[in-house]
Amino acid sequence: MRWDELDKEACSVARTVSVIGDRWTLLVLRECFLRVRRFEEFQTRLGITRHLLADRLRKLVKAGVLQKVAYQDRPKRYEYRLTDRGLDLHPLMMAIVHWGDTHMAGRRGRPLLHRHKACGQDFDPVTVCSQCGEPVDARGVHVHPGPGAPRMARA
Amino acid sequence: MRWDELDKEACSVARTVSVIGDRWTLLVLRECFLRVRRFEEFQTRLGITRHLLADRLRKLVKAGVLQKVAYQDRPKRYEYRLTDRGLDLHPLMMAIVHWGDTHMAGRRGRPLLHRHKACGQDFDPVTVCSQCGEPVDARGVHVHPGPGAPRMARA
DNA sequence: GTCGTGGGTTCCAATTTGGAACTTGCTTCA
DNA sequence: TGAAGCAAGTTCCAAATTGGAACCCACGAC
Repeated sequence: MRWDELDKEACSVARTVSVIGDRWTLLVLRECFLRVRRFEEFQTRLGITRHLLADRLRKLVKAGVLQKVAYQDRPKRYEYRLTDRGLDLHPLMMAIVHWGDTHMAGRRGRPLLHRHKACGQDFDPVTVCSQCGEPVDARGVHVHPGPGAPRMARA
Repeated sequence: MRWDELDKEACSVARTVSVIGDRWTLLVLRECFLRVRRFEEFQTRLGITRHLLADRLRKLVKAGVLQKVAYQDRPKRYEYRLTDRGLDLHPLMMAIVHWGDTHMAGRRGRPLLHRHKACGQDFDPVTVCSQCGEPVDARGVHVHPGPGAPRMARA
């Protein structure tokens, strides 16, 4: 299986991974959520090679996660902003950060804190069930085939 | 920056990405959550080369996400199971699946459904604030440096 | 003793990365 | 008028990683 076949799999994990399943892409997205928008700034902050950065930004734009917005003419200059589709990756980012905070934090504690503007407090993300509102964990979930399952449903 | 420097960054995203920020690793984990445990079964289901599979499983074991458990002697055979640390990746997996379901589903709909055993209904994961219990989205969160921030706090 | 099975390892070619220099359009400063 | 700077890329090449396929080993079954 190659990158370009991945998004054709009948699996939402595979399809999401085809967009974000890459080290640099995830780090670029981290910066996007920290309000970084310009090529040079991504490059300096991440230490990624310009070549790869251009490639990853291009792919994210093609995937509809970022959009190029001109912020000046003569010479034309663009910046990259999260689209609504990109903003929807927020729970995924929070889940990544939270796992890192929980399992990989150094002895000095977590590098960043997240404050919920609505209640004013620093918080952790909690995943709950959309139906009953109770927290969900791995053992409390049963997976079964949906309408888009391949004929030989996996699992 | 190279793979082996990534886990030293003072950033929970970078540190998590150093463990799971790889296409095959995420697909291996998908299978783990679908109760796949054995080398051959991973290999057949994923179409990954045996070489890479061995490498990714080794790395996941080293990261404490999976553990090797002997399921027979003579000849010794092992299977790979999620540890508690691995099970904690469940919200992350759910977030990946949910984004794919929302933004990448084919016209036939989502491939898999998730049933919450506690309430018996198919559900979507919702990310809420651990303090007030209300849903959280990108625009409602303010990020600020925590105790583990580098001296020049990023953002 | 030959076949099958599970869990790997080895080898090599093809692809992807990393690093550094070069390009393009336009502005500013001397 | 010319030199220098800036943002956003692109080009080139060496080094690392992947994909594909074959090979290995311990055992058990036929």
